[in-house]
Amino acid sequence: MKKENKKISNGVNKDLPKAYNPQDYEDKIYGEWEKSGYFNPDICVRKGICEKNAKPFTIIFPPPNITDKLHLGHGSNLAIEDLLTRYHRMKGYRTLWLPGTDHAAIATQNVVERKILKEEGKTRHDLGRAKFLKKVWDFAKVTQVTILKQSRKMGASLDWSRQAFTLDEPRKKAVRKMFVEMYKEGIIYRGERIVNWCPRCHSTLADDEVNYKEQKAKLYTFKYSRDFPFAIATTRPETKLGDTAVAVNPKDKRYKKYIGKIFAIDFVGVPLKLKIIADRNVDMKFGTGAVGVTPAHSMVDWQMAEANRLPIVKVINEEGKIKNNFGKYSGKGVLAAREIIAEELKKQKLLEKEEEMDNNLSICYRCGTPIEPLPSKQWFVSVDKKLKRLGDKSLKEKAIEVAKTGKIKFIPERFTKKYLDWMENLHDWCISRQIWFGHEIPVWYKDKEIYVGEEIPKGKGWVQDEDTLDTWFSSGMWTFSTLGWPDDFKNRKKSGDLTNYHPTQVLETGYEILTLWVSRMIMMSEFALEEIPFEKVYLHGMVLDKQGKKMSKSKGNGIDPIDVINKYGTDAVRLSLLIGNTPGNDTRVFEEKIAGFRNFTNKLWNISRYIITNYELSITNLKIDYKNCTLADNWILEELDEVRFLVDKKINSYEFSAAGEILRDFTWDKFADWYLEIAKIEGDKSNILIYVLKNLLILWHPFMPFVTEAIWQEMGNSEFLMVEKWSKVGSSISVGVDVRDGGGVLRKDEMNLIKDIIISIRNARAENKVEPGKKVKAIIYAGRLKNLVESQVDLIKGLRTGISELEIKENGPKIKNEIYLTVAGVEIYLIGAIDREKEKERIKKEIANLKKMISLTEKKLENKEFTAKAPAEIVKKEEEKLKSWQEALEKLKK
RNA sequence: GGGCUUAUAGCUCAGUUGGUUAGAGCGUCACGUUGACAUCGUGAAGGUCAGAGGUUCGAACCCUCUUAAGCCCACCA
Repeated sequence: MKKENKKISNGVNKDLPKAYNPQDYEDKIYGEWEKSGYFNPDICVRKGICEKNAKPFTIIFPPPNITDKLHLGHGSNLAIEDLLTRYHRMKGYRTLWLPGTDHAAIATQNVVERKILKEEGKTRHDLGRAKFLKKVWDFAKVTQVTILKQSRKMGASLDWSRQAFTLDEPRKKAVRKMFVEMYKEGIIYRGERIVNWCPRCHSTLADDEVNYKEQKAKLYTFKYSRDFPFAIATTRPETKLGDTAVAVNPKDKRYKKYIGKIFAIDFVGVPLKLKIIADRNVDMKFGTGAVGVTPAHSMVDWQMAEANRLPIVKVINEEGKIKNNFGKYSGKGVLAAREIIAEELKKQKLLEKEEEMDNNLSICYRCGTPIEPLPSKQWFVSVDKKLKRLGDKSLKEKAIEVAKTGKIKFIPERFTKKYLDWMENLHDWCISRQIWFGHEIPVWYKDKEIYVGEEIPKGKGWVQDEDTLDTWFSSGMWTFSTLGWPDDFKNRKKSGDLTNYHPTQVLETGYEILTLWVSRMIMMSEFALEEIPFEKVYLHGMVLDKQGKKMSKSKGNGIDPIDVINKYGTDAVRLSLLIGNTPGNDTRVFEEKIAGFRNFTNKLWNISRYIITNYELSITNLKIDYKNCTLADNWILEELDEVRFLVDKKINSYEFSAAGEILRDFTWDKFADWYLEIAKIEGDKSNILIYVLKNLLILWHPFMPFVTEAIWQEMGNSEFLMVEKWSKVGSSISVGVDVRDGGGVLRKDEMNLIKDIIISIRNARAENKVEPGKKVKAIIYAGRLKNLVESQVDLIKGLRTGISELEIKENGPKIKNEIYLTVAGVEIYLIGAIDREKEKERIKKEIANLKKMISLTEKKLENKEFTAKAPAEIVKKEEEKLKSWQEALEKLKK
C-alpha cells in the first residue's frame, strides 16, 4: 500500500487520523480485494488460501429484480450473506457466493410500460414487440449496473466472475432444456383452464399474483325469467349470460325436487339452457341458496362444470368486454353490461332485491385492475404426476418430503409449517404469461402440428408460441443454472461447478418469497438433479422504517443505502442491519441507529489507533509470557477465549445479532473501558494488546469488513485480513499463542471482584457528591481476600477511584462517620469524603434493598415444598445468596 | 373463515429447553474530560414483562381466554 507523508515504522502507520473516515478506505480496499481474486474460491485454492479438498460453502445470492436499484432490504440480504461468506472463507471453507440479477418479467415490463406511457404517451402495442423489448433491455442495463455498483459498495465479497442474469444466454439455454425435458417427462402440458386474467396487462396471473381489495358490492337477487321457478343471487349479473346450470345444496329441501331438471329460458333476451345440479359447497344461507353456474368465468364454476359435464359458454373477452352474439350487450364493458342487465331485470319485474354487501375484489398485483377469470390455453407444470426419477413421487410429494424429513431445514423453524401448508395445497403451476419480456417458450406450431424442442424446427411455416414463461420458472432453476447446468450435467452426472458447489449450503432470503420462490427451487432442483438445492433456508424479516411501516417509494419513507453509506460508512450500515434483530422477524432501521454504529466503528478505530501508535508492533513474533501475566492479563485473555467460542456458536446458529452484541460488549466495555485503562497503569503489554486486537479484527471482519481491513493494513500486515484464518476456539493459530496451553489460570472471578470494588467506590463517590478531583484515602478490610486485593492496589488507585492512599488489612475496627461499602465481604472505608446526609440516605437505601432480598429469599427457603422439590443446586444457590446478604446487612448495621 | 407473528425501560430490541435483584444500545439527568476516541468517560434515574385465569415449589418464558398491531393463505355466488 502506498503511504504518503505518513510516519511509517516497519510498515506500521503511526500517524492515523483521529477519526475513521470510511471514504478514505472503502472503495480502495474493495478494489484491492477484487483484484486479488480471493472472492473466487478457485483462485483461493490455486493460491493456497484454501485447501483443495476443503468443505464447500456456497450461497447463491437471491437475484434482485432489475426493476429498481437496491433498497435496504437487499442491503440486509447482502450484509447477512457476506457475513456468512466471509466467516466461512476465514474458516477455511471453499467458499462461493454467487451474484446475479432477475429479469422479473411482468414487474419489469410494467415499469417500462409505465415509463413509456409517461414519457412518450405510448403503449407497448404502439411500439410493437421488437421496439418495446429494446426499450426494456435499455432500461434493464441501467438498473443492472446500478445494482452491481451498490452491491460492491456494501462490501459484498461476491464472486463476480460467475455473475449471472436470469435472462442471459446460459440461462436461456438452461430454461429451454428444462422445458423440453419436463415436456418429455409429461409434466409440462397444455390445457384450457380458468386463469386469472388481467385485461390491462393482457396477461395471466398466478394465484399468488392476485391481490384482493375489500369493497362494497351490489348483490342482485332475481329470477332468470318468469318461467324459471326460483331466484338466484349474484354480484355479477353480466356473467349470467354464460350460465349453463344452477347449483343448489343437495340437502336443501326447497330445491330438491328440481335437481336434474333442465330449463330452457330467455334471460334478458338471451336464450339459456340451465340444468339444476347439486353441489355440497353451496351455502344454503347465502342469498336464495341457489347459485347460477358460469363455467367460463369462475374457478369454482369451472370445477362444477367439469364434475357435471356442463357446456361452457364464454361471455367476456380478453379486453374485459362482452363477446359477440350477445345482442345489445356485445362490446359493452362488464360494468356497463351489468347496469343494463339490472335495468332490464327491473323492467321485467324479475329483480327481487338489490342490497349492499362486503366483497373481496380480485385485482392485479401490479396494476390493481380487477381480474377477469377467463378460460384460456396455457402451459402448466403438473405437480401431481408421479415421476420415475423421483422414486414414483410427484414434484409436490418430493418437495414435501425433503422438508418433512429435515433434509432441508428452515430457520426459524416455524416456516417449515408455513412451507408445508402451502405445498400441500399446491395446484398445477401455470407457467405461460402473455407478456413480451421474458423467456420464450420453446414451442412452435404449424397448423395443427406442435413442436417442442431446444432449437428452432427445420422447415417453413413454424410459428413460435407468443407467450413467455413465468419469471419463477427461470429463477426456480437459479441454484443450478448458475453453476453450469445443463452443460455440466451429462448423462445425469454432475461435473465442474455443479460437483463442487451444489447443493448449496444456505438460501438466505426474505420470508415473503418463501412460497413463491423457495418452493419452486426445490421442485426444479429435484427434477433436474434429483437433489435438494440447499440444505438450509434462512429467512429474514422485512426492513421497516422507524414507525414500523414498510419502506416504499410512494411513501417516501425509504432509506437509500448509498446515501447512508456515504454519510456513515458501509460498516455502520451493515451493523445496523445485523444487530438488533432476530431471524424471521421484521426490523426497524433509521438514521439514529446507523449513527450509533458509526460511533462504534470509530471506537474500534481508536482502540486500534491507540495500540498502533503507542506500542511497538512485532507481528511475527507474538509470545505471551504467562508467568508474568497480571490478573488483568489473564482475565482479558480468558474473556477473549470465551467471546471467540460464543461468537462462533452464535454465527453457526444464525444468531448474528447475538454474536455482534457479544463482540460489542467485549470490545467496548471489557477491552477498551477496562483493559486499555489497566494497560496504561500496568505498563508494557504490547504483545497482549496486539494479540487481542488482531483477534478482535478477525472476529469483527465478517460484520464490518472495511474498517477491520483498513486497520489490519495500517498495522503493516501484508496479506488481506479477508483471507486470514479464523482462530479455532481455545487455540489461536493466527497469532501463535494459546491461553490454556500456556498455563493461564482461570481468574475471571477474581478480576470481577476487583472490578466490583472499583465500581462501588466510583459509585459511592458520585452519590456522596465527592468532587471528581478530590483525592481520598481508603481503608480496606479484605479478610481472606487480603492478598488478592493487595496485589491489585495499582488498579484500585488508578482506575478513576480518586484514591491516593490505600491501606489494606485483614480486618479492623469500625470507622465511624466515613463512607462505608461492602463488596462480597470486603469492607471499604473512604476517609474524609463523607456527606453525612447523602451517605445516610445511601446506606438506608442499601439496607432496605438487602432486607427486601433477604425476606424474599427467606420465605422461599422456609417453603418446604421448594426445598423438597427444587433441585439441590438451586436451593444451595439460594442459601448462599441469603448468607452473603445477611453478612452484608450485619456489617452495614454496625 | 384458517394460520402465523408481535406486545418487555421514553425509543429500538435481547432474554434458546421455567430458577436473574428482568438486560443492552439510544435517549434523559448529574458529573467529568488525565494525549486513543466528545463519533469520549464515570455514575444515576427509568419496567405490575398487554390483560385475566390456570399449571408449577417457582412463570417474561408452558396452557386457556381476552385485547391491540401486523402478516400470510383460502374464499365470499
